Amino acid sequence: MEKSFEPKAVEQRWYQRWESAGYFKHRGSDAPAYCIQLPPPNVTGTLHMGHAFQQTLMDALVRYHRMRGHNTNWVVGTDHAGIATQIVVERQLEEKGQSRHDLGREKFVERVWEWKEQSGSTITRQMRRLGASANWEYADATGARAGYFTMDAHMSRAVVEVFVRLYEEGLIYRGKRLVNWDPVLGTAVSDLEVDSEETVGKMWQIVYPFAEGPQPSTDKDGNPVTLRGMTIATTRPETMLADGAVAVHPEDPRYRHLVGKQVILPLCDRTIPVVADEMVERDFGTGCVKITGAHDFNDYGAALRHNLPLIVIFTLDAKINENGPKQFQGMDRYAARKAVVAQLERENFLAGVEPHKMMVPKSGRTGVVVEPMLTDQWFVKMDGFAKKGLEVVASGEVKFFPEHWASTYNHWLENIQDWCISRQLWWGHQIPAWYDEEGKVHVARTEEEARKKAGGKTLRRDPDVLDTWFSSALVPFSSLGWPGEKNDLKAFLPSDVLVTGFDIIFFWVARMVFMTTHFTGKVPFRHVYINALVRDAEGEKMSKSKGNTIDPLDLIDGIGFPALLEKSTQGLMKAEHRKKIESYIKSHYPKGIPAFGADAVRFTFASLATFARTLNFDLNRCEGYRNFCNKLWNATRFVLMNTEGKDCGQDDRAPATLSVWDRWIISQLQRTEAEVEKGFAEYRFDNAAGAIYRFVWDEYCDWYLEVAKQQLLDPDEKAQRGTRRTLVRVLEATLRLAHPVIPFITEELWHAVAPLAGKKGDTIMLAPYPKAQPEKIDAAAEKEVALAKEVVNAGRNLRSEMKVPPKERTPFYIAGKPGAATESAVMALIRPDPLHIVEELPASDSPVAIVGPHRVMVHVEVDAAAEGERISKEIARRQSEIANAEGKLANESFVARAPAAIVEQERKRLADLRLTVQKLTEQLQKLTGRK
RNA sequence: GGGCGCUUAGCUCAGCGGUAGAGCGCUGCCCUUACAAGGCAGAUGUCGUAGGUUCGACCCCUACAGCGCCCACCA
Repeated sequence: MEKSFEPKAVEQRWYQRWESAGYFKHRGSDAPAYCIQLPPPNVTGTLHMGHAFQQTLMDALVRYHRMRGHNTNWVVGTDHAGIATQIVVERQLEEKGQSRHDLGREKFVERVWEWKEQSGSTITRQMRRLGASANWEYADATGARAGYFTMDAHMSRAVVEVFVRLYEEGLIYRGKRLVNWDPVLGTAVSDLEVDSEETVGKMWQIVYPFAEGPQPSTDKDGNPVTLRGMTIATTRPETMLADGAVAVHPEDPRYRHLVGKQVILPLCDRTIPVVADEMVERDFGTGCVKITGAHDFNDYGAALRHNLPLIVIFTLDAKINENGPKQFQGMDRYAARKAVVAQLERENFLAGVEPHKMMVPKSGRTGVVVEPMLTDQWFVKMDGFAKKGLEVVASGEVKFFPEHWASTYNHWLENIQDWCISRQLWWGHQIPAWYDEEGKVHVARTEEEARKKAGGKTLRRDPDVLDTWFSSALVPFSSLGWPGEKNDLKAFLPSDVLVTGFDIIFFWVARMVFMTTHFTGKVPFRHVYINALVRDAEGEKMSKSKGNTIDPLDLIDGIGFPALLEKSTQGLMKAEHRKKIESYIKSHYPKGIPAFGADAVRFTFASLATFARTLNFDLNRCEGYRNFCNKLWNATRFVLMNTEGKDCGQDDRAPATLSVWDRWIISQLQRTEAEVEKGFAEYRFDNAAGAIYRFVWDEYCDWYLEVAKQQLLDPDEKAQRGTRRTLVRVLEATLRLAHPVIPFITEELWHAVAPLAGKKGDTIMLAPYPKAQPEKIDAAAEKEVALAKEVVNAGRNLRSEMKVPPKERTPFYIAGKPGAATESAVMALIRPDPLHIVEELPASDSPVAIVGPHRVMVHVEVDAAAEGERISKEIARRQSEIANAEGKLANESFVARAPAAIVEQERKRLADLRLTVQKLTEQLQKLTGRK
């Protein structure tokens, strides 16, 4: 065995074997099912820290349940990611000076498929490096061993089926509505794909003169004034060209008598009415607002309420169209704004302008300002679906972990608008709708079916594709074979838990819930675990432009400084980021990143998976957990050295006796197993990992192995056999216990350890998971070991305080009839030379510690005065605690009202403290008495 | 404007109505025959502020402050 753990070789050895042996597949047995749906990553994407984190948790859960005998099915797949993928390919074309229009739709889509074939395996390959025990061949229609692809034939069939059924049920409709429009991409985007960004813009005040001349009114304070016109406030003056009215609050004393009058729309040769609407805030701006129904969401509603015309003045790429005055036609929206303001000023319509902080809606994909655009789109009606989505969470059929995310989910569904599902793109599921010559729509599963419906008329297919999230929403059932009635739908729906980020609660989680319940009558999953957002060690959001992203593969394999720098700065959009990135890399990774191995990375993720909403990934933690793997490796090495080729007590007929320490470590193992089970059940991966860590390092290695060394010197063959048996059995169980989190190292070690513990199997993956056996919890052994540890600690402390060199021959004395557990621990861990077990400590100035019933003395030459001072300090420290306890017990209401057990505990504590002080005092008297 | 979360050791974070915890870092001593990727010992906190409830509050309640996130039609 190598002297230290070398992850690379171990990882390479095992993953391939697991996959080719078919261990990842579900078993189609009667065993209870356990299913997890992977949030399908973009097919052409690469693995980032967020993926690695989620997948570690999913894999740990799947491995855990597989070992517990469940019929596990980790359903994986990749997403076609409509807009994202189309943009990537368009950029590739751009580099060659081409656009998608040069190619035409058919050729362009072919190009995207090529790109998908070329880069589509990257992310699944990366997942494998992490150890993901995913069911790669499940729902795989193309033999790519990457699970499903949302655009493959089967998944597409489900999409068409759902669309047609929803249309027939009246839940999908087509209509001209105001939607968020990305003028660069030339497509509608959903509300969710729009991010508001705070910007300081300007607010202009513009006078719209009354058609019949100046009108009397009052100012804010009620003083009479004469108004030349209505002065409106706007941040988008160019849209005035499409105004349909001016609105005021119906009860505004300044304006209410003017409602119904006509005002002249400057720059345009027409008049518009003054209307009253409650949406107007009297105190904001001038209390008077223009209504531009076709270019603003608020105004759209107002225009409908007041029956105003919807005038469109923008082309789809946001230029002034033929509805605008000649001089502005063809101008881009920003150019038009300047021109409009300039002309207003020239013609004396501008009443003022001031800076104004506002939220500007920007397209999540291109970053350009979104333009509300009146276009024909397809929508899913949300009211019924939203209600259903709320119900299943309210009833507890679907539970969120951490629980508070349910309120985010609820809040969104309570305020939801109909979902715009059409996109004016080429890459995606084309909408199954055809139009005849009269423009009548026929929704059907195939063109043939549509033709029948149309009575043989010539048909033209709707060119639009569906929002990517439409197909994603169907994954919980489409991946299991729907609309077919495979058994898998019965077995694996609902899945057990969805592990995902909070950022897609709306995009995905909620939509899966209503789609799945609608079509299958079942919820898609019982639990939703919302994982933390991965940030860098300082808590900063990871971003390419800061250079603080980490490639999970670099953590596994390691990367040198030059390669890291090169990779972090290549393909930069903006050159000015280069310097920042360089300095970040230099200060944070002066030597690059060492190879931690997949197990260490996974253990780190698990340990950091608290219920907090962010996770700061710290390389130091990762290093610590790599050390943990090495610790486990070396502990195994030690055990093997002492057990291989020896009798490990597997034959029950051979007599073996278990010492207190043997029984103690077995007892601790049960407690650890219970803790790990609880951790997994509560999705507290940090607690599960922490329990394993502490058991292996703090108990098994730091105490048990050390004592075992002593026990192995026992001349009694039965005792030796018992120790060896305990060493291998506990270790073997520990490896199984840790396997879900650190699969590679545990598999490697298990094959060496298992035979010694009488276990057989081709893989630890399918070995049964350890289950706590409460009958093996040994309270007496735990109590005895606790005392033994205290004695050892006291002895070590004395020796350290007295600065006794570790190798110096140092006699120790213990008085008070120590048990065998204490004696062997002291021998193993303090190595006294010699150890005297006595009735009474010898008369000496040597330092003494009091541990429960024991007095421990390290026999060294020491100044009596110094020792006296040391003991006095010990006494003083305890006396303040005594005062504290006495105070409490003297408080009548404490004794009367606190639970009896607490009071009793306090009394016992006080008694123990007093006894210790008494013994220390005696010791002090001995010292001073002889002076 | 609404909602949510966070504030505990130098750093990153657990925690619980009953004597303040972990990892990393730090200090000192050890290359002891599994492991220096290690061992042993040690230092470090008015648990954001102010009130309240309670025999007792880091924990529960109220207010405030700071930080962060999400949602939102003040043009």
